[in-house]
Amino acid sequence: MGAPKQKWTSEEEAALKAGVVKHGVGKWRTILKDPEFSGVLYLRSNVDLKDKWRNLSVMANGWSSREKSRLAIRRVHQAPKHDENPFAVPPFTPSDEDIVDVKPIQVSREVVPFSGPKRSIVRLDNLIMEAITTLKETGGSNKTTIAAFIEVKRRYRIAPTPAYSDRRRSSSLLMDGRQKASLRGDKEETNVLTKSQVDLELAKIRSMSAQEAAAVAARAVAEAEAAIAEAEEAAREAETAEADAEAAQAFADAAMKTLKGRNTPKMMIHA
DNA sequence: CTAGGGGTAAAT
DNA sequence: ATTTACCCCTAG
Repeated sequence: MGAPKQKWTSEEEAALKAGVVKHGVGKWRTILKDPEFSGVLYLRSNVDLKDKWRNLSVMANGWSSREKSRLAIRRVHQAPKHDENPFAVPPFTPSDEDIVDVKPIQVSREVVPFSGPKRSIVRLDNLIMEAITTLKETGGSNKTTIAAFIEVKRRYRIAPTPAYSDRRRSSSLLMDGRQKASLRGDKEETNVLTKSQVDLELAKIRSMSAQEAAAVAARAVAEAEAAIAEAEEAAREAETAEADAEAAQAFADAAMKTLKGRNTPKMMIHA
C-alpha cells in the first residue's frame, strides 16, 4: 500500500526549494511543469512536493514529529489589542512596520552608487524585498521559505537551528520590555546566548560587502517576523520563538548600525 | 488544484 | 520509537 519508499535526493530537494523560490509556496503543479525542475522532479507528483515541503517546514521549526504534540490546545492571541499575555508583542512592534522600518536602509544602500568600477550591483536587496513581499502575500512567512530563498539565491545557509532544542526560560521571560537594548547599545554585557552569535556574525559583517550584509540583515528580520508569526499560532513555544525573534532583531539592528556607521551613505534617497 | 488533517509503512 | 515518504480524503 505504501509506496516502496524513495528517499528524496539532494537534487530533488534543491529543485523543490528553487521551485518554491521561483514560483512561490504552493505552486506545486507550476514547479513541476517548469522545465527547469521537471528534469529532476519528473518522478514526483504535486502532492509529493506538498508533502515534502510540509516535512521540510516542520523540521525546520524543531517541531519534531509534526504538531502531534499539542494541537488541541490553541489558547492565546486573537486579541492583538492589549492582552495580558506574558510576551507576545511587548518588544519591538512586529509585522510590517518593522520590515518597512528596515527596508529603506537597504534601499538607500542599494541606491548609493559604488565606486564606479565596482562590480555590477546585483541588487540583492531588491530580490530580498521581493521575496519577503511575496512571502507575505502568500501568507507564508516561513523560515523554510526564507531558508530556501537564501540557499538558492546565495550560498548562505540558515543554521539548522538546533539551538532551539534548549528551553531556557530566562531571556524573554525574566526581563520584559526591551531587553534587546542591551544588545544594541552595549556589547560588553552578560548577554544571553544570543550575544555570542550576534557578535560573531557581526564581526563577519564588518568584512562583508554591503549586499551581503543587507542580505543577512534581511534574513534576520525575516526570521524575526516568522518567529513572531509562529508565536501567534503556538503560544506553547512562544518563549523560543520570541527569543529567536529578539536575537534576529538584535542582529538586524546591529547590522544596520554597522552598515550606516561604516559607509555613512550620502542619503541619495530622493532627497 | 491546493491545504491540511489523518493514516500506512519503510527506513533508521 | 522516530523520521520520512506516500497515500487518501475533504473542504475550498
